[in-house]
Formats: sequence, C-alpha cells, structure tokens
Amino acid sequence: MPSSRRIAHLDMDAFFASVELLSYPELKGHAVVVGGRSTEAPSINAQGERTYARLRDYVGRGVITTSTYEARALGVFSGMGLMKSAVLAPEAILLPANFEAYRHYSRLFKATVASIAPLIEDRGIDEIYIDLSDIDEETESLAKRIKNAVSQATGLSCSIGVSPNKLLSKICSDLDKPNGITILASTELATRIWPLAAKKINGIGPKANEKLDKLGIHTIGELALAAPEMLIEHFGRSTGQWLHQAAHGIDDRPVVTTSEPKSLSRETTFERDLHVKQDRTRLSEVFTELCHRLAEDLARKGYAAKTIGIKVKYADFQVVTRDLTVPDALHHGTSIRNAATECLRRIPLDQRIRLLGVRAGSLLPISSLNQAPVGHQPDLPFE
DNA sequence: CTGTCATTAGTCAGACAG
DNA sequence: ATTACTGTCTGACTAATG
Repeated sequence: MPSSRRIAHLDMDAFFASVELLSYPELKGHAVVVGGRSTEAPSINAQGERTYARLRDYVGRGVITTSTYEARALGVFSGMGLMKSAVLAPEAILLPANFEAYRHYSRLFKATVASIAPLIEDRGIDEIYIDLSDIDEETESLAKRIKNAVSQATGLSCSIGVSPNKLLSKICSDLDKPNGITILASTELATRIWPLAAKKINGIGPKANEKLDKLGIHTIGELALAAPEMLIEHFGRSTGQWLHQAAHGIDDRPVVTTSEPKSLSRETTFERDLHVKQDRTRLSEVFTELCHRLAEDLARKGYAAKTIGIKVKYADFQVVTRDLTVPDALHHGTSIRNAATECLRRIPLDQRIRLLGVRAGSLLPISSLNQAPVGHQPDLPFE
C-alpha cells in the first residue's frame, strides 16, 4: 500500500555556520560567513579577547560555503566569491571551514533521528529523507519529537517538511525556515504548492528555470497546466515527463537507505593560473598528488576503477574533460596516473590552467576483482 | 551484398545539488 | 583578483555490433 506513504525531509538550518556558532557563541546574531581556503581561525589578542577575520580583509579566490541568516540579509549567499561578498558586507565575520566538526555533527544528528525513525536516506552532510510510513504516531507530534531530539543532541535547529513523497517534502522543509515544521496533504497541492515559483522544485536550476520563463511558465501551477508533449519537445523525453509529473506532485522514488558510489574524484584550484610549460614541475606534482589521493580514497572505500578521467578548467573558466576506459580495473596511484596522463595528452594545453582534477568511474568492489593471470598466456604471434 | 535500423558502450559537455 | 569541491544524472554524439 504505497498510497499511504509519509515521507519527511529534514534540513539543518545554516548548518556549517550554526556549528561554528557552537564554538563562538558570542557571534550569535552577527553576519558570519564560512569559507576561503586559507582563512585564518580566530585568535586571542593581548587583552584576552577573541579577534576574528573580517570579510573586507580577505584576499584570494575562495567562495562562501555557508552564511548565517544575518549575512544572507546583506545579500551574501553560498557560492558567491569572497572578494565580491566583501563589497556587500565588509564587516561580516569570516571563519574557516572545519569539515571535521561538520562531519561530527552530521553523524550526531543522523544517529539521533535514526533512534526515532531508522529509515533514513542520506542526502549529503546536512539533510536527510526519512520514511515515517510505518511509525504509529501522529505526524505533527513525531516531527516535533525528531526536531527536539536533534536540538537536544546537537544544540542545532533544523526544518522539517512532511508529505506523501520526497519531492513535496523537500519543497515543504524550505517553506518555514529556519526552525519550522510544514506538513502537507496531497489535497493541498493546488493551494500551497502551485503558487510557488517553478524553481522551488528540486532539479529545476537556473538554466531550466530560464527556459521555462521564456515559455511563459513561472509557477509550479503554470507548469502543471503545460502540455507534456510541449515539455518533452523542449527538455527531452525523460526531463519533460518528469517536469509534468513533478508539477502534479507525483513522485514515487523510494527512500534509499544504502547506495554504492558511482565515481570518486579529486580536484584543486591553483592559487594562480598555471602555465603549462613555465609551471610544468608544479603542475606535475599536483597531478601526481591528486592521483595518489584518489587512489587512497579508492583503497579506503574498497573500489577499483575501470574508467579514469581528468578535468581541466582554463583561465577563462572553460572546462574540458577526457575519459579513458581500461580493460582491467585500476586502484594504484601510479596506474591511475598513467591512465590520467593518456587523457591529458588529448586536451589542448595552449592556455593557462586554473583547475586540475582526476576522476575514477565505473567502480568495482576490490573484493570482486578478478586478478588477471599475469603473463599467464603469452601473446600469440599471429592474429 | 548493401543499406538501414536498433541497441549498447564509450566519451564529452553541461545542469544541478549540497 | 570573482566564481570551491564532490558527486549524480541526462543529452548528444560516435563507434561498434548485429
């Protein structure tokens, strides 16, 4: 009986920034942003007071990872370049990201939710879907209990949406943020969902939104009225059908509690754009380092890769990728580097390089690996 | 035998998200 | 001196296969 599904989406409020405020409670109520690769941690001055880096003092190519709601009010959002945000909010406090702490609180809040409702789908560090269908408790009471438990365990607030499916719950968790609960019945689709902007649907990003805009479609309700054939014409079969269903609140995706990774990657942006010949040595060091880091990641997770790919971002932000699929899965840094080098040969290197990345795809568990009999069969002298 | 069509794998770009 | 890093998915195209 999948018709009685009850799915929650839980989203931690301004997660990274909120975790930082646990360490620096005196910053509560201030505009704070987290980000920057070499941002200085707060230090204690001669008077024994903590001093913080200000956005206006930032120099570099970093972006904002998260900002507090006070900072967002100044027009400063995640993804924005720090140099640019410094113009908007020069006085805002800048803190370095501390991913170990975020992972700790991530595990903590997920374990806390799991003690109440165990069917959880991980959606990254700060959000989850929860299948509440088989729990015998009224929705509002259950949502409050989950929220209180998370607050107790972590000192952090979250927002929760509950509806018959993931699509609607994701929209709902955002409707009363921060620290809110939104419960939606499918009968309320037209009144509460259709008035919302189309881009509130998870999966409609800036590009699709602009395309819809040009078709005269601005709200989810307008999208629901559009002919599916027309959507298919403009967005392709799969995306077109999905858009139509989404606008009607239809989503059968299950809450997936376990999954295998499809790819692993490592990439880095240089302090300055590197010249292929002039900075050859540095480029080669970084390249090797990325390959070995990727090999470590593969080893830690127990995978080998049949496909190795590289990514280069030029000084003008143009991105190119190249892939190579090899007959036998790789997992050593050196063999990954060899494959990646093959890929690198196939790209133009006539411009300065901003970013270099290496990727491993078509992953196979190491345990399933068929150790090729080395030199077992000699090459035949004929075809 | 040749051309066409369907299917699949591989490659690359790009959108999207957290 | 504006624009990170990691991962998933889809669409378009090509080549190989039947």
